Amino acid sequence: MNATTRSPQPPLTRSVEDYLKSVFHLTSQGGFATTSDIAEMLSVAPPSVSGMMKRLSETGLIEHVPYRGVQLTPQGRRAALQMIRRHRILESYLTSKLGYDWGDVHVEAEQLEHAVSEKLIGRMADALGEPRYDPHGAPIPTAAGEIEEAELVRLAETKVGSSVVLQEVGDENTERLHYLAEQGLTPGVHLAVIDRQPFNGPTIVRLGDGTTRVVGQELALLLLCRPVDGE
Amino acid sequence: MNATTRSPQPPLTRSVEDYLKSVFHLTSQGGFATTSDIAEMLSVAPPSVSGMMKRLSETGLIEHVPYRGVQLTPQGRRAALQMIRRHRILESYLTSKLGYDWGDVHVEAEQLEHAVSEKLIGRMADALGEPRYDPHGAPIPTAAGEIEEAELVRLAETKVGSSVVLQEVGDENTERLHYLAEQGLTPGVHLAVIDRQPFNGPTIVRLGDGTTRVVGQELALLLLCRPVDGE
DNA sequence: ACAGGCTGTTAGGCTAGCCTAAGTCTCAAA
DNA sequence: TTTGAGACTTAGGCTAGCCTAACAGCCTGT
Ligand SMILES: [Mn+2]
Ligand SMILES: [Mn+2]
Ligand SMILES: [Mn+2]
Ligand SMILES: [Mn+2]
Repeated sequence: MNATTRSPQPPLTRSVEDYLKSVFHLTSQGGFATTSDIAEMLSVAPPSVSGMMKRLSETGLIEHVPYRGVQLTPQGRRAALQMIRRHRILESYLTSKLGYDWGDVHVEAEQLEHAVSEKLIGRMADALGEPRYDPHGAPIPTAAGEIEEAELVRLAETKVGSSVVLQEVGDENTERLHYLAEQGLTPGVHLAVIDRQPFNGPTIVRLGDGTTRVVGQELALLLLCRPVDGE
Repeated sequence: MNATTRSPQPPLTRSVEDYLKSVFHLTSQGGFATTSDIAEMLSVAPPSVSGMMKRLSETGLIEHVPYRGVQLTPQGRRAALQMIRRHRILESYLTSKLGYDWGDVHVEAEQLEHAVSEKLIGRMADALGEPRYDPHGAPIPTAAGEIEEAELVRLAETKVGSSVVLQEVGDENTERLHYLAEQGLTPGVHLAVIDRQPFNGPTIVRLGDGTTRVVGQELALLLLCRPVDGE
């Protein structure tokens, strides 16, 4: 019986929950999450992160290699995925059932995710028909803690001439989401990549209705797409 | 420009919000809320209350008369009513829209009330048609901070032979609420008070369907009724 | 009028989480 | 191989919110 298996864990605090989510997101492509990346993502000073990492590794939620970074333990990953499920179910529910704009749900969910019970998340998921994606196209982990891992490519890195489906967009920036919605660049839309300007220039795409959009590189890096076969 | 009008208040913490609600409930019949009553209601030690009362009176949310008790200032009352509105709208929403049992909503709302935005409460209230009472019959303050103050009488103190309508029941105890629901003792039900046993004995009532219920004094003190005219 | 019991407050201490300032480590460039 | 910039940690300090132990005020019964 060591520390990681010692019986009933006290409930995680709001802060701890947010740290775990950050580490999950920062390590989703593999590797370590660094102190400064976590600090920036959570808007805290780096020493605050060092301190929290120390505590979290003592409770067995992360693995900390000093001066290298951190990774989630299986236990930490479970907790992170539960939070992400909560967040995305909440976003979906607010959008579908309470008329929220997809640009506004993130901020609200960021608070609510720490206050809702598993039961409530279950009821919401049920009312929605167990959605698989949130309003921004991000996959929703199952109650069992499984999450779909798709191989997506940024629009900025697609081959000119190829066809893709816009799958997922970042949900943190309200104005960006409003702009994307205006442009018709929402998850599920079919895009033909017709050109890309050199020197980190914009990508030009054609939508299903024949209209085109000029998507700057900064934005095009944040639009995750699924390539369409046979093109 | 004094302390109470000094510009943008920092948002209230979870603890502060719960203390304000307690003071509101404990002073709803007038008078002061005492340190020990607050301590018991919030399950904290009396010195914790003393400390918090000091801080809250410094920020102008309560008036503290040492060794006497506390009362809400207008500002504290506004904040308390806002929390009570949130709590009761949440209870109503969970019950009406997500299939929650009326015995379970209180615990969930107690957490959520600190995490929901005014906007979300507004959407929920809207989806419900601006309800005036929560599932336990308690009046819901308006967004403007008005609350209905009805003159209710405990069932235990009604006149034998009189007729009443059950208006409101306490929402804190899950088992009690389950029992009341089983007995058909829910807000809105019409009761004829047909007898009361002496020595703090039970009250016997007849429901609309002709069946009778024997309600022990402890319970009968918690059932708030509105007398029906002309009886 | 006052003693004792109860209630309330003060004193002092703890943890979680944050901060800034001051080291320490790493790694790449010279 | 050395060295310095930048990243990271350690040291020390702060607030909120809780606790227990000790002290103070209040009031009721005598
Ligand atoms: Mn959050
Ligand atoms: Mn999202
Ligand atoms: Mn609460
Ligand atoms: Mn209620």
